[in-house]
Amino acid sequence: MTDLPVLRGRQAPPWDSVPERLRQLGLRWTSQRATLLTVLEATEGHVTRSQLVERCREVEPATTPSTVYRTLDVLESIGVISHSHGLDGREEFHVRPAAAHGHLICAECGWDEELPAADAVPFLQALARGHRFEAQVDHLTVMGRCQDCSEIAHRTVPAQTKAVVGGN
Amino acid sequence: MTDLPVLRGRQAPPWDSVPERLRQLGLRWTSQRATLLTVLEATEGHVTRSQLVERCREVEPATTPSTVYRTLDVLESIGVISHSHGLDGREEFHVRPAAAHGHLICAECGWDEELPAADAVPFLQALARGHRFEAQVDHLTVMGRCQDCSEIAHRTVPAQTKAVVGGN
DNA sequence: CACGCTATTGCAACTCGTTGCATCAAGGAT
DNA sequence: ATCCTTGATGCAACGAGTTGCAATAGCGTG
Repeated sequence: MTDLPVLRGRQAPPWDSVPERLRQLGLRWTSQRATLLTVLEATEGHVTRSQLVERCREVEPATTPSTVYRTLDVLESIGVISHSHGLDGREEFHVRPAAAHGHLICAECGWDEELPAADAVPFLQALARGHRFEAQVDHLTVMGRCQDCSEIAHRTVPAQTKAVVGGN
Repeated sequence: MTDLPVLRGRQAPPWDSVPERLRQLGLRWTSQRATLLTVLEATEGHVTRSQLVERCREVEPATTPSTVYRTLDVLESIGVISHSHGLDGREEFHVRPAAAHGHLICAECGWDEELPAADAVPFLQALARGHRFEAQVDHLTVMGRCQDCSEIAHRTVPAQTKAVVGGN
């Protein structure tokens, strides 16, 4: 499982090399970026952009949203972080390196379960062969219904009616 | 391929039965909803909420965004339309019945290819067995890189650098 | 160490989508 | 045909995220 195209682009990104890597690319290391890096280092799991803005403000109240957003893009492009999409489609960032994984999200209760890369690789490889499409495990989000919500749905009224009553 | 859990909830939704179906559920049929239905009937492929608001305004200039948004939720809950997520995570609706399908989206050029349900079913069934997670083909969006972008990337500079230069 | 190029920042304006609430009206009951 | 319940509407305020632009400040160069 070492050099699958499915895992393309992954690399070990030591935190402390970020300033140098930016400079090597002609980019710059600023105090605002240092703040964000500090916040990211302390982050577990997944966070949205706005959550990161909040946390940056705790460290540096003068933090501006647009700066954070733009820096996130830069950090993602150099592989320090990556994002997937949550239930509402909103971007959720996680810090690398973490084990490559996708997400199973319950469309009803929002439960987010990590999907080990191994469980998705056969499918993604099939896509590579059949559709010549190089998919990224990290970016894979599958919407559906978790076990609990399934049981509830099967036990009570048909899903259609339930969805209407509860969904609006 | 008739009664897979993966295809759960699908049904043939005749356009003209929508008013009755709403009423049966204790919901109401209004002129605003009729406008939206008209627009949807004329829609091919995928549309975002805001695009639908625009088109409704062409028919009925007094159309209000929030009404359209809320009606879309209702129509989705009764199975008339369904949505997946585009490149930016934004919801994209499509009209049912259409062949159940997922989406392959190129994260670089935005190309959106339909993924036939058959290609995803083995994977989704594996999720049902291994994770007790009932996934929906219609809601499956796989991010990755299309053939063209792959070739370009392999032919030129490493993706990392390219992403930085072009990405901001 | 001062200079200059240009990446980055901060601001303001904007788009998209969501939500709370007072008001309106669909449609079943009488 | 009228009444009444309550679902639907429209508005206004809000939150998240994006973008253009003038001002600022990294950092490589001389």
